[in-house]
Amino acid sequence: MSLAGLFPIDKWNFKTQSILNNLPENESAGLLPYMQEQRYGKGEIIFREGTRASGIYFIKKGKVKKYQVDQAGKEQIIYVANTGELIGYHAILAEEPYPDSAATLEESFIAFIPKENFLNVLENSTELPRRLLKTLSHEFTVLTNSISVFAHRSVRERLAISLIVLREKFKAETPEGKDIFINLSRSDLANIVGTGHENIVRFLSEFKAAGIITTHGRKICVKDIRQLVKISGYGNV
Amino acid sequence: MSLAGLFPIDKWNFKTQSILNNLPENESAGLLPYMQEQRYGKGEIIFREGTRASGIYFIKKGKVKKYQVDQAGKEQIIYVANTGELIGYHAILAEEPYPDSAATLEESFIAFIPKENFLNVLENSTELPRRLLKTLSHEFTVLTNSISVFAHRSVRERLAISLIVLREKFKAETPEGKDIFINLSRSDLANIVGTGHENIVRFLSEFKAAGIITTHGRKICVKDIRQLVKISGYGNV
DNA sequence: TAAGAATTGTGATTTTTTTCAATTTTAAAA
DNA sequence: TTTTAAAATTGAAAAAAATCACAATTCTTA
Repeated sequence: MSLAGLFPIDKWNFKTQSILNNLPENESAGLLPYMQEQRYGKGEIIFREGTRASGIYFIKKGKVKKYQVDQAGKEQIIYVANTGELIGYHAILAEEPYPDSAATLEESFIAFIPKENFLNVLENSTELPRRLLKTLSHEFTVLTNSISVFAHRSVRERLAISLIVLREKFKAETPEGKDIFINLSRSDLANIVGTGHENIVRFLSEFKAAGIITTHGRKICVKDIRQLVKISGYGNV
Repeated sequence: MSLAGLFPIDKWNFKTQSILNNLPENESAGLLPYMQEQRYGKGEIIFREGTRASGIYFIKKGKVKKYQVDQAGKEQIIYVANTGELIGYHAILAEEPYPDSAATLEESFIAFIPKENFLNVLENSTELPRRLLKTLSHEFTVLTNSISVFAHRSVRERLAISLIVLREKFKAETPEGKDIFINLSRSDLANIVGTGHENIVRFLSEFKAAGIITTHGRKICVKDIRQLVKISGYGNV
């Protein structure tokens, strides 16, 4: 079933189109030869908040958490980037250190593009800045939306929202017709929702008891998405 | 005294440089003649979330809250824009409806630039897209930072942070050496911090009793900013 | 000026969330 | 497979925050 009209999934995803795909040939020619693909094991750090940015990263396959760690050592996941998304460009465009850290949530294949090549193409491109402006502006919508949710919604609601959003992300790699499994540690889930892992477990138990989800080990399968939408607070508007 | 080294004030402000100031003459020539300045009374709405964007707004003088209202009717202020800042460009660049609403917090003078003129200059400019990319990327830092804070910090900490940030915003219009007064309704303050006005009042009383602030009617004067920084959680790292 | 409305402030109660302490289960390594 | 470590789960207590009810003050405006 589609979420269209039920849940504003677009307000939770950065990606509208792929930034690098189908660039005019003369522009992609400045990038493709310099892309160095690399395999990252699960949980590997790609870059660290506060460090100098040396390039951007294109996720060819995999999932990456973008997160900040506060002074108390608590991790907050800002966004989960999926296959096809570009990361690391904020630091370079803002001429600032990385505003957040990035680490893989599963085995991933990621291509690195050195800063110089990226900036060089950006200088001489008309399409790339346009796409970046569009993407960055849409990201504003997403982050703004997140702030409202963190400021006002309960943990239970936020978990429901997160499950809906994550389901979409894990949907991409699931064969048509098969069950979609959200495969994340409880801690990662807690750091997305912004609470402790104990609370996550509690509400997952509740959802399980209500028949909304099933769990298979750590993997979560959403069985009644309408119910989740309802809990999320978006359903009954 | 300076906040440098004590508190990351840059992580709370969008503005790094003015986007429109000192543009090359041939570029500003496409904007300035079309700018229509208008006076807004306190509390007037400039644009509404979800509506079609017809242009951008330049705050010549005044303060504007950017906010979202959730399905329960609760308002969350995402950002307070000050004199010299540009608003409304996200919607146009993302080709989406306004992601948030904007309303004045005090009497303001704001110039409107029609979408067509803005896009026209953007097409033919090299400097404007560069500045917008930089500003938007920096905004990512700011919003990302806000998310972490909303997700993990207590109301008391968030109020302390907000007072430090707001003090900087009200500083701009305060003559050198004079006391800086934060002049906001308790509700607006509550909607910045993300709580009810009762909680704001309670913590303000506490801060007052501790000699950290004084109040003069609704106006708040910060007397001991070091103490505020300490409460904010940034001081003792 | 007085009436009414809006804002500010206080107290008490309820709900939510966090934290602490264990136990069970699962995953990883020898 | 056994051992060990890590992750998931449950329960109870403490702390934080939201909510409700209402009083006091300030602001509007008739």
